[in-house]
Amino acid sequence: MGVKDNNSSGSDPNFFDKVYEVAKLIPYGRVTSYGAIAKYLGAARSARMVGWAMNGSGKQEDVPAHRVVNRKGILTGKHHFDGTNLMQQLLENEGIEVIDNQIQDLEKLFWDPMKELQ
DNA sequence: ATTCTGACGTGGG
DNA sequence: CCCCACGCCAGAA
Repeated sequence: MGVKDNNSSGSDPNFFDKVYEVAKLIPYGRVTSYGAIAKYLGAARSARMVGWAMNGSGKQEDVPAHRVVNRKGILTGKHHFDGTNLMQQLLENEGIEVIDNQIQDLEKLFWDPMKELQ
């Protein structure tokens, strides 16, 4: 439909927007993983794209990117924050214990959008 | 166009 | 748990 289908050239803005929405829904003191968000969006194979989307989260102050970690619970993206340990401090400020860039009791703090948002 | 890297995930050993 | 390899998509050189 339409004179020109603008579906080529991926980078669907909707995908980024969705990532931000889900991230905003992450409760206080809880964390989730990129893959969980990606799967919830139907792009389980593009877990990396979720991280790339968070790259623009700097524009969205309502997006707690510090609550998003990899499946191991490691703060892989801490280097992208302003400070070196800003991400860790933000998490600790929420009552999350972080040791050596890794979240403790991850299974207890993990927040799965698939299960919580259903 | 090709190559490499990256805020990932899964599987095998 | 760790290490290694592959798949995945997007962007930079």
